[in-house]
Amino acid sequence: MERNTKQRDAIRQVFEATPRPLGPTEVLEAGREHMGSLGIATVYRTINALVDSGWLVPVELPGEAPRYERAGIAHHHHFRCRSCTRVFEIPGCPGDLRELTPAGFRLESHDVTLYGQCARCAAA
Amino acid sequence: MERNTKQRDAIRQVFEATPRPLGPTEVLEAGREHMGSLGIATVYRTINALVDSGWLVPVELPGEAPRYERAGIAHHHHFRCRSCTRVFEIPGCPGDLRELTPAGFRLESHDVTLYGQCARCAAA
DNA sequence: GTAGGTGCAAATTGTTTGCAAGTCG
DNA sequence: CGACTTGCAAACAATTTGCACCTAC
Repeated sequence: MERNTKQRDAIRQVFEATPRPLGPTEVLEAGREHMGSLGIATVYRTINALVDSGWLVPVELPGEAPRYERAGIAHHHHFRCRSCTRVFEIPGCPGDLRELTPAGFRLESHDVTLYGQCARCAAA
Repeated sequence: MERNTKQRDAIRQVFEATPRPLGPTEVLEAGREHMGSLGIATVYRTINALVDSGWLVPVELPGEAPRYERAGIAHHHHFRCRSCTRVFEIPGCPGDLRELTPAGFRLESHDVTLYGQCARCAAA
């Protein structure tokens, strides 16, 4: 990530303009609106570099392809609506998960994903 | 799943003998100890058939290929070792995750995944 | 000018499918 | 026997990498 190219500008713009996590293909399509020619390999390489540099963080949900969003959000988890498939961020965290850890195991981090109906789908 | 072949017996034996979720490659390697020749395509076909029949359930961890375990075990979660990449079952559950659920949302189920070092890798 | 970056295509990895040969019932 | 299964290899899909050309600095 030493040079500032128009491809990278376009990719960063896409993430700055979109309020939800994006997958590589979505970035490719949105990026091509900013600049005509953009290769999928460049998107993958740039995303990986932006993750390494800490500008992006991966958002991985069970059974789904990874998506990426801008870094800087506080520790949080996700709620996935089974009806509309949208994913929401939830601020809380169960916290004391050490008690679940088997003896001799060392706990480093955790993921929590809730499933159900979002407010809009539950009301409908 | 109409016939009872030795390949299928071997694959079922692997799941019955192993107390943690297994991926297709792990099943292939363990199955070859029960019977010499076993093809990866057969493993995939048999796993998919066993899932359809309800004998196996998929265990999907964020950002990873699916693993499978026998259906019918009690509610539990998973611990993934960052060193050896094996996944273990952990009996506990944080319990009242309703407090994390945003207002108006209806919580139906949840996944919890812990990450760290398993006992063997932590000791090494 | 030159090292880093891009884009294409080939290579990798993981999973599914077509088909001839093998096997269960 | 005859249909279901297997195993190989080819087909796919997603992602990474090799390499010649290009471009920011």
